[in-house]
Amino acid sequence: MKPLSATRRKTATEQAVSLAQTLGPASTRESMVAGFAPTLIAWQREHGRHDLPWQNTRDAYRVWLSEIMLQQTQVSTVIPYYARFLERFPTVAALAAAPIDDVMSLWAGLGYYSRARNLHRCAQAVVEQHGGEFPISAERLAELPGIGRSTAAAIAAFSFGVRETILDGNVKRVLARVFGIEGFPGEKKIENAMWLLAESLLPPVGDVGMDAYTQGLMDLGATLCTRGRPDCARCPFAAHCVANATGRQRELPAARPRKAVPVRHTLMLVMRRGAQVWLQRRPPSGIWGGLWSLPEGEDTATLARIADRIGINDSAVELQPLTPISHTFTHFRLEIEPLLLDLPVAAKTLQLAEAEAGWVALADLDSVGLPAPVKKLLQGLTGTLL
DNA sequence: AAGCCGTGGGG
DNA sequence: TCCCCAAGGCT
Repeated sequence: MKPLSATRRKTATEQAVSLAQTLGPASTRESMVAGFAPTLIAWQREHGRHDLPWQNTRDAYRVWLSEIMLQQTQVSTVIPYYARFLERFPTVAALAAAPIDDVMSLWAGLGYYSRARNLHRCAQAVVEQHGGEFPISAERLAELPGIGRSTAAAIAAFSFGVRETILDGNVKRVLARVFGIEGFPGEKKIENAMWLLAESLLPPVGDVGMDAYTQGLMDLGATLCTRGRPDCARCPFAAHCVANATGRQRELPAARPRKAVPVRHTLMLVMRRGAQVWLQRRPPSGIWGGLWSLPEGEDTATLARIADRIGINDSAVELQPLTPISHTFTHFRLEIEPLLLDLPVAAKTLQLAEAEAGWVALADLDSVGLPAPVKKLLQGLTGTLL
């Protein structure tokens, strides 16, 4: 048995003290909690955003689609993708019936590709398990693939007026500043405290303003309480905000702890035959999961073996170095060295038999889902061809 | 719990 | 140029 001091649970008092320290000054909380929702709702109706493409509808399909796309992605980036998806898949049934490759190609460039696979799986679950209608409660919504607690609350609030709180990056930033919450919000303990606080701030049961309230949380963080230069002069909570009162807008919320970004290297084989290039599908999980990309290897000998397997037996062929590409991910940097292998148009190679690899016309690159840097690389290739 | 998972824009 | 991270979820 471990020493008691190392494993004993905190007493109720210690927990209360800990929570209070996490949540900041009690005086601010007490004076703020009751007035928070009505103030926010009034501000949103007067100064919030009302004309985003996914607003002014209670169609849960549209709300859901936008919320998934907006996960860790800014509004301006999402807008064109949202329009293309809605045009191609007007209903959840249309999306559910589509081939996954169509979904992936439309998602290409948006990032976090597991979202696209979960989007497709979720659409199929809604059709097959819920009769084509999204469930109304946040709890049921959160059981679907790709929908977590915050996204479920957003969908439920916007589509059905359900009283559940979101907790996204905007809300975390607002709460950290207004209530003076210390610590990195990505840390479980801090996040749990923020969920409790966010729940305590909800409008009263029966309030009809859940859509304006939820949108207000997002709008406040996105338009006023921004990361860089918060516009406190226009903020409805300025008079009660801990960060504003203490000039600590830059310090709250606490930044993510630093960690070194590892660097990985790879060679990419750009095998060109006339106006076609050889592509292969990546594994369903991991970086660029489910997208199409170029064959990779650690050295030229590996790439030569790959080319040989596809059908090139002339050892005299030259791999021509192209301009290296540096691509930064969330948790590492990838140094790409592209090597061009130009084949005669008449060269015999494997047929486009399998669905996992084959020749693709440079003119058709938009029809397959390509990683952003690969697409850029191949578009440059198209340029040199003209 | 902490690491994995993209891309683009702002400072 | 480099750092930070955005309407997070999954494992």
